[in-house]
Amino acid sequence: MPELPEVETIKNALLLRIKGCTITGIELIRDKSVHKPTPKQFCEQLLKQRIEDIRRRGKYFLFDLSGGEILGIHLKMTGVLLLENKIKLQKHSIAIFRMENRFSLHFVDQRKFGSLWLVDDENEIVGNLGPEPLGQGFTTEILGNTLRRHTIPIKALICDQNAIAGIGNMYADEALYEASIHPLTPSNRLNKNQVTTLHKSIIKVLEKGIAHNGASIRHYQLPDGAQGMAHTQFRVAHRIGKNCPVCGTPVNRICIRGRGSYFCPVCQPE
DNA sequence: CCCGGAACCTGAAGGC
DNA sequence: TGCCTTCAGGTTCCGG
Repeated sequence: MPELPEVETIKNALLLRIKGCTITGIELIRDKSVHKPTPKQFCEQLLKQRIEDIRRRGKYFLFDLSGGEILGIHLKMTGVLLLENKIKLQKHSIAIFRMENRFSLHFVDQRKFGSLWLVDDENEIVGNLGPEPLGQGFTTEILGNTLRRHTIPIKALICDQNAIAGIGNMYADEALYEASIHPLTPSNRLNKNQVTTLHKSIIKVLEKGIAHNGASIRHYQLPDGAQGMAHTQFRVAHRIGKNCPVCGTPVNRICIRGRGSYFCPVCQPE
């Protein structure tokens, strides 16, 4: 379940190893994972292109290619990007991109939800995403304006990629805990102080996640196979029954829009 | 507008 | 041991 901090961490690791490299070979193992264009065109058009830059937008990777096109990758829940010296096909390999240097970029995805695109205009992939929470465009005012327009639970709203890009289940729970806001609170019922606090909390938990190289709750790993450490810093996410670090109350879990939501019933009152 | 559920998938975990 | 069910949760789509 890679979210913004995990994608950012992976992106930075990839930049160090394969920025400026030319793609010398592509093995597409699972055609269905390519959303655009056709699998054949995808492989043909990718070949011999140089990776000029790798960017992150929300939870998407955007590879800027020398031909002007953009390779998009989304890991969904179980996708992994590995940099390997030796190509070894795995049970859930999706694609392998061979680089001119000693590395190959190996896309593995146990549940096969992950996606690939090759497009001329990145808006075909990320055009509807909301602002980057760690960018200039994410202000308290913008957040407040978004919240005011909706009555849905705040937890659901901050997980909505079209409202804010990059936040998923884990960091949403952490941000709401940090801001002492109950996850079921209707978005338009947050007062001004709460909006200000939530804005700060979102930035804080995401930056903390990046500082600890992302959270390896389940499948997440860095391109060299290493684990992230951000989950060791979690205060409520995936900590059901454990004590709230502030008041000691056992962490509760409820289902909101089909997702497990962890919170402290005392520190985050309804 | 808001919600629930299905679909896309697999493996881990729990019940019996 | 083993079969069955449930759950995990990013995104999109569809129906009420």
